[in-house]
Amino acid sequence: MTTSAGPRPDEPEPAGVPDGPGVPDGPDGPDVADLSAALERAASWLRRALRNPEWNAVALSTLDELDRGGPRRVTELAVLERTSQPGMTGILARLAAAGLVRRDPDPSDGRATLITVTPAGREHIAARHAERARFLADRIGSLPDDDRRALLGATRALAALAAPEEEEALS
Amino acid sequence: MTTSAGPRPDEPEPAGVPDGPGVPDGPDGPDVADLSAALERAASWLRRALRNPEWNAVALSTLDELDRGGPRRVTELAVLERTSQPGMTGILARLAAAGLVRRDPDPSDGRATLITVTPAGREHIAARHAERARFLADRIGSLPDDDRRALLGATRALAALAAPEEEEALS
DNA sequence: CTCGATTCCATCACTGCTTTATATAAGTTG
DNA sequence: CAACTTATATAAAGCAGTGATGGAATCGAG
Repeated sequence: MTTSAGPRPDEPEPAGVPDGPGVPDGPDGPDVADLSAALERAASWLRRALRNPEWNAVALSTLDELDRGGPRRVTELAVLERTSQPGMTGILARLAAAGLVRRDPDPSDGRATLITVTPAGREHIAARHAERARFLADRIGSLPDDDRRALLGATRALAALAAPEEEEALS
Repeated sequence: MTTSAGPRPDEPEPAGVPDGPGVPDGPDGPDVADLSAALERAASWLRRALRNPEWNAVALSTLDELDRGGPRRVTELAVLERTSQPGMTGILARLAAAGLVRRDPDPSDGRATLITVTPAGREHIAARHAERARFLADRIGSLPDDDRRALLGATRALAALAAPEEEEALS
């Protein structure tokens, strides 16, 4: 697909935006608002770059969560993923139909269902992570060394953003 | 909302995962695979924590792009957001109906429509960014100083992930 | 200048997913 | 034991995305 980008009306350069990725440095370096915008852009980039026609973000995140946290109930997963219970029921039905998760009765509560990731599910996750890592490695390869180092240095902190909130959602 | 988390079957602790956010350090610190996983989790967290019932991710990202890059055509935006043209037509119709964007004929091509963000759209964006920044500030406030510093230090690099790819999508 | 090819995007038909509402079974509590 | 709560499947409705299609505008070769 080619697109003919027509001439656009002149837009004045937004004040205070230097050349570069568009993150202005405040008096003491980037502040939280800058970080927030940057995270948002990075997340948006991830969403676009690695769109998966088969499984949407919630399904994949659910699979990841099961892989990481072990078997969970339908309602737990709905809470974790901030989606409705019937919606989660649907997602899990699809994942189960694809052989990526297993549905077992919960031995401690006759009403409940335990969802467990299958070996095929684990393989799917691993393959996806590997693909993503390759893609990111390639992308990072074209960044300056400083940026690469800063990203790698923030790895733990990025993961930490999500960690306690995942616990809160269960209480 | 309370959820009764039933007892789960014992899951063996995955080998090599220390206490903490779950990011193992390799021989030379986190590698790209770790970073990839951490980015994925952070993005997933952002999606869940700040879900917006009114505007989905593509709509908001489109609005941001218009704010940042100036007026664009429907097809350009569809390419940028990796979505179909009729889908983007729908998104823009909704955004226009809400007064957040304006649709004008492109003076240089009678077939084309130029989409411009409105003042109300800019306000909406600003409010959303402010909310996100507040939320992130609160979240970061409970992280160790090291993590906070690492995140702020990676601000520029996070934004840089998205930057050239946005340019490529237009060629 | 003409006309075929291409571009731009609205519209349509269809599909799939999410939500709220509801029903049924299992579990809890006084 | 009855009333209430919990767990989740199911149904109905709504919404948004996709591929296909078609009309209008533009481009470029002859």
